Amino acid sequence: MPEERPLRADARRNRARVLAVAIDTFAAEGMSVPVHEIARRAGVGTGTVSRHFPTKEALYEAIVRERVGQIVGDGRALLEHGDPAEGFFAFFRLMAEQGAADRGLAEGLAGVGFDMEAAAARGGYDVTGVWRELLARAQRAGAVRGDVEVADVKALLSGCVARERSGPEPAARERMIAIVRGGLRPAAPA
Amino acid sequence: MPEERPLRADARRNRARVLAVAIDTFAAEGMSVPVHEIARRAGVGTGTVSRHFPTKEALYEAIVRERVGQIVGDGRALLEHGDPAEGFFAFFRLMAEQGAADRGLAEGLAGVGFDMEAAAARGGYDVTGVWRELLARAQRAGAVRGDVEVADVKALLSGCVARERSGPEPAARERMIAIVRGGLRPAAPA
DNA sequence: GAAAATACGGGACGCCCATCCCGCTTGTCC
DNA sequence: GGACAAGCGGGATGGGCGTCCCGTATTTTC
Repeated sequence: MPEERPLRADARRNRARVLAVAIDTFAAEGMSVPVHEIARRAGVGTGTVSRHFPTKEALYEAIVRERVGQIVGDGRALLEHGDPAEGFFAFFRLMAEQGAADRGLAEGLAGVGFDMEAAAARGGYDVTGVWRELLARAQRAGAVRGDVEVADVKALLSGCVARERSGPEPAARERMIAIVRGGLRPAAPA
Repeated sequence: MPEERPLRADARRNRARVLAVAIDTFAAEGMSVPVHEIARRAGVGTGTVSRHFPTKEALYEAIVRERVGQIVGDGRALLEHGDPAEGFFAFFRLMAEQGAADRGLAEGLAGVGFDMEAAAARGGYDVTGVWRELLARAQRAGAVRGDVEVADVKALLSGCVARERSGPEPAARERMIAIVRGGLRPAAPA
């Protein structure tokens, strides 16, 4: 393992600025913003961006680490929630909120552009794993239909996020979550 | 209105061939397939494609007319279905099936790439209108929550379609539809 | 069957974008 | 404060794609 020398002070500053600008920009306008534009807004040359992040995907991955790491942490914490159903749906709501506020994340959730899941995995964050545990726990508690799979939950989530593509609508979000919640409830025995 | 002379026989053949190839290709591989590739597979030059369809969007629009026109027709027919709820959910299932079988359509439903809705409208097909009537009818019959909007239904549909992004899974599709159906049911009075 | 109209093929063009490179500047260390 | 490494800017490069053009081929018309 090659030991890394510390970055020069200006390099560290620039790297941080680029990352911050990229987070804001991708959140506001999605992943299709050109790298040149990120550089321009950060007030650096394109070379500076690509030295710190050799490819656009590397930049995306750095963001995912920063952004999804937090979310996954929150999800793990919700595994300790007293009520398994509340924990599960709190995570669902959390993701829906984040997706509504962050267009880049919404695209990742919808599977457009880069593969968020894979980038998160490379960063050591297992989003699917959190979902699996949260879901299994809610199912064990009888709060969610037993035949539901993680992929189903993700698809429903992407539907909720899609609802707010053209702008945040908290009321619609709550309605969507309520619909999903109702649909996921185990069928009442006849 | 400039009166149109009939196309030359070979031109008519080529146009039809391009359209057929485009339908198949976009269905199998999505809208990001280059126009050159469509031309190659149809065995014509790129010029031939762009003469019949001046832009890629025009090609897309011609497909939408062919494809969505049929769907909208089916939807209108379902407005006559004896059971409003059955009509509504039959249309939902129909769209989900089509989306699972046609990647281009799935992208249109998800709002990726071209604007299907707008292309359909230019062609005289009002997809949203059909949804609105089907939904209103189901709501009047008390089969669907009264607070649900057409945009909600479309988002839920895009979620169902997203579930099968990586390949058709009829069982998952039925489960997704069941979840949506359950979630859309009016809350039972306490 | 010849002239005129129409359509064809596919290369050329222009645009956009990610990535790479190199002459110059700035920070670091002695 | 001077020398050297590290970093910077932004133009150059390369590839992909949609669209346009024009010399050639085919069909239509008389």
